[in-house]
Amino acid sequence: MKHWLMKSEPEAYSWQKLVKDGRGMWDGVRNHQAAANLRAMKKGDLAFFYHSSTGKEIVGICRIDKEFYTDPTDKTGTFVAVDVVPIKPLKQPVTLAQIKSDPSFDDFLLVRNSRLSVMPVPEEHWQAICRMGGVKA
DNA sequence: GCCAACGTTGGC
DNA sequence: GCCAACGTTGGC
Repeated sequence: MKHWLMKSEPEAYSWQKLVKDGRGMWDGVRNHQAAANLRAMKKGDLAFFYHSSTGKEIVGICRIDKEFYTDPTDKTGTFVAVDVVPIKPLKQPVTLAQIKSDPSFDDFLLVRNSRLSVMPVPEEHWQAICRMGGVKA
């Protein structure tokens, strides 16, 4: 099973909204690198839910519930969406500042490429962030 | 609110 | 095919 991180501005689509809805369509990705990651997701993979801009912290864990399909919001039919379901919040959100201050995350795409909205999370980083967030990996 | 990083577009 | 101009994202 692979691990991922997906960014959303809480004003646009928040963790709280996903929990309330019980399920969410991850659409609107318009970047090819991010889209390639969406295509690589398998049902059952887990992903961190990251609040960008006003949050700048990882707030929860969700599961990929439906593998990629054509993004209905993309008229050109180029980009794809996936469906996610919320699993659990982190007991303690893990902030970008925390991650940046730890040198073991220097190679993490969240730090390296701040503009990428969907990215893979290496196993060691997944474990470390779960530990920091107070949840079992 | 600013700006750096990055992607895309369009003129040549 | 290059590159300048422009738009967007997201951290600060």
